[in-house]
Amino acid sequence: MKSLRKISQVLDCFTPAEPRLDLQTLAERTGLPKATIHRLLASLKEIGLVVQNGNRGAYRLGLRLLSLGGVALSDLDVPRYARKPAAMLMNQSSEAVHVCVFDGQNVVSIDRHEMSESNNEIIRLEREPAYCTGTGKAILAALPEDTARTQLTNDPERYTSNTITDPKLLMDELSKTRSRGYSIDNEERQYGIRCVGAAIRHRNKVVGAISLTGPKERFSDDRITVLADLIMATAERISLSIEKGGA
Amino acid sequence: MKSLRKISQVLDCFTPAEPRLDLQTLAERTGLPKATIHRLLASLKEIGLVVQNGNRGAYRLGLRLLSLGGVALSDLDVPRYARKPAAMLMNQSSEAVHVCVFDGQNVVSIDRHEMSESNNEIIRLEREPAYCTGTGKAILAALPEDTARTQLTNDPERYTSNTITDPKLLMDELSKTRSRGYSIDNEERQYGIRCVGAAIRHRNKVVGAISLTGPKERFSDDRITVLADLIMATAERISLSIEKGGA
DNA sequence: GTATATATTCCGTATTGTGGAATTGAGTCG
DNA sequence: CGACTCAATTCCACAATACGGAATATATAC
Repeated sequence: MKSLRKISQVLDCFTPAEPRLDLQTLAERTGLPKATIHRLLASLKEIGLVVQNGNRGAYRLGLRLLSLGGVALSDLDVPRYARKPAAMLMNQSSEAVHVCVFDGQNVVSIDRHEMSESNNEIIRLEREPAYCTGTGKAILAALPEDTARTQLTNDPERYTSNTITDPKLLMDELSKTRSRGYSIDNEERQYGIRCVGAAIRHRNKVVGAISLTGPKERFSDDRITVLADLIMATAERISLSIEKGGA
Repeated sequence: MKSLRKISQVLDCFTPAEPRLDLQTLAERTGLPKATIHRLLASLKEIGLVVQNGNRGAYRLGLRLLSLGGVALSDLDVPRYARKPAAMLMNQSSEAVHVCVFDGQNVVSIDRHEMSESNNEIIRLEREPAYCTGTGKAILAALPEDTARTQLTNDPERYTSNTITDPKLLMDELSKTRSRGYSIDNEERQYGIRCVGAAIRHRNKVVGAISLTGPKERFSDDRITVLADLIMATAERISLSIEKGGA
C-alpha cells in the first residue's frame, strides 16, 4: 500500500517542536506534490487522525491518535509494574528516571519521574532515537542481533561528537552492553548528559527499559557503576513482578 | 481515499478490553474480506501503527500511535494548565476529577485525579462517548449548534435506561446545559454514577472540559449545585490561565 | 483595489488496490 | 510420528481508485 507510506511520511513531519504545519511545508518536507498531500490530509481529517485549524488553516495531528495510543499502551504491562519501582529508584538515586516501552517495533518514552516541587510524576509520550539513549541501547542490546540490526536501518543522526553513527561500531557497542548487563549513554544524545539503563523483560523478550539520567558532573565513571547496580536491580524487580502478575 | 476508511474501521476494532485481535475476528467485525484486511494490516505493520505477535500471531496497535498522540497532545494547553487546578478541585471536593481535551474533532480523557493511597495522579488515555458523559456534554454544549449536531451523527449507543439517544432530545439537553452553565450526567453512561462538568475555553473556542464524578449516593441534586459552582469556577480559572499564558 | 501567495478543486490516465481462490504453515489428536 | 484442521498468508487478473499537473478560488498584504 503505497499511499500509506506517504501518509507515514506526512505524520512524521509533525513533532512536539512543530505540531502545526501548513500544506506548503508538508510538501517541502516530504517532497510530495501539494495536491497529493492535500488529498491525504483530507482523508486523514475524515478519520480524525489529523485536524485542521479553521477552514483553511494549518494542520495538526488529531487526538484520535492519542486514544488509539492509549489502547496500545493498555496492552502493555511495563508502565503498570514500573511505576512504583521507578519512584523508589528516583528516591534512592536522586536522579531523573526514564521508563521506556517497546512493542517489538517502536520505542516510546512514557514516563519520567523527577524531583519536582510536588513529587508528582511528569508524563511524557515521546519517541526517542534508540541508538543513542540509555533506554534505547538497553533495549537494542537485549534484542537478537539481526533484529537489532533491522532497527538500525535508517542512517542514524548525529547529535553530538559522541553519537555512535557507524552501524558496525553500534553493533560492537551493543555487544559490550550485553556482556556488561547495562547500557551507558555517554553524552551521545546531548552534551553534558549521561545515562545508565537496563532492559525490562517478559518471557525472555524485551518489553521496555529503565534508565537514570543526569549531568556528567554527577555521573562519573565510578558513580555509574554504583547506579548501574541500582538500575539492574530495579529492572530485574520489574521484570519479575511482570512475570508473576502479567497475563 | 477509500482504503483509509477501511483502515479506520480496523483500528477502531481494538479497544482496551480487546487489545489483541486475530485476522478472523477483524474480518468479522469489519465485514471486510480477510485478504483485504491482511493487506491493510501488512501495510500498517510496515509503518509501525500495528504490531504482530510473532510471525503468525494476533495483531495489536503499535506504540507509534502513542508517540504521534503525544505530539497531538503537546500542542494543547489544557493538560498543562489544568493539572494544578484539577488537583485543587480534587482536594476541595474529595471526588474524582476528569479532564478532557478536545481538538475540534476528538474528545479524549487524558487525566484522572483520584484520592489513591499515594496522591499521584493516574493517567488514562481513553476515548469516551461525548453524548453521555459530564465532560462530553459540556463540550458539545459549548459548540455551535450545527457543529454539535455533526458530532452526533452516528447513532448513539444506549448504556443505561437514562442514556439520551434521541438526537432531538440530546440537542434539547445541550441547550439546557448551555443556559445552566454546567453539564450533568445522571447515570447516562453507567448505573450509579453521576457527573457534573464544565467547558474549558481558549479564545472563545472549547478546548476541553473538566468534571467531577461519583456515586449517586454522594451526588444528590443539592450537592450537584454546590459542586457545579466549584467546577465552573475551576473551569473558568483554567480558561483564564490558558488565555494569559497560552500562545 | 490590486497583487501575491497559498489552499483547494478538477479530471483524464494508469497505477494501485481489490478480494475470491489456492496455498502455506501451525497446532492437535489419534 | 504422520494425518487432519483451522487460520494466516500469498497469488493474480481486473477495474476501481488514487494520482498529480494545471486551473481556480480564497485569504492576506500592499
